[in-house]
Amino acid sequence: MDFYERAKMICENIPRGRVATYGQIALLCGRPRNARQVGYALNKGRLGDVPAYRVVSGNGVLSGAAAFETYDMQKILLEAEGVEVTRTKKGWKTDLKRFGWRTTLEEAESFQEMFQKKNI
DNA sequence: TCAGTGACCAGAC
DNA sequence: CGTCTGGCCACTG
Repeated sequence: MDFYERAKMICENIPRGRVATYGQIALLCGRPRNARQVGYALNKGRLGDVPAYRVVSGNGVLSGAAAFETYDMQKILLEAEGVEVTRTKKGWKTDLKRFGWRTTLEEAESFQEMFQKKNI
């Protein structure tokens, strides 16, 4: 099971109404330094059909907005789930304190187990 | 083989 | 809040 298949599973498990960060996904994959690869994968559609709009950068910015059909598509999809999105100089932004996906240690371990079972 | 390129990130101010 | 810096690493031509 490689990095991208792991990332795909993580993405599929981001709860509705919450957002995850690239670094967080990389961490849950067991590769804390591969945040850039998560962004790369989403941009290239390498993870298939996953809720990519629930993934934002470490500071809460919707850094992938430009990759959607329209620039405000990601914002609209998130707001439809109850996630508040504000406008800043950098672009759209969410408050991770309130809408970030908090992963517990148990959850993280459970992912590792799942990966273990499915393969490496 | 190798330099260029990102939907990145944490730390320092 | 904001900007800058150095580090990161798979992928690509």
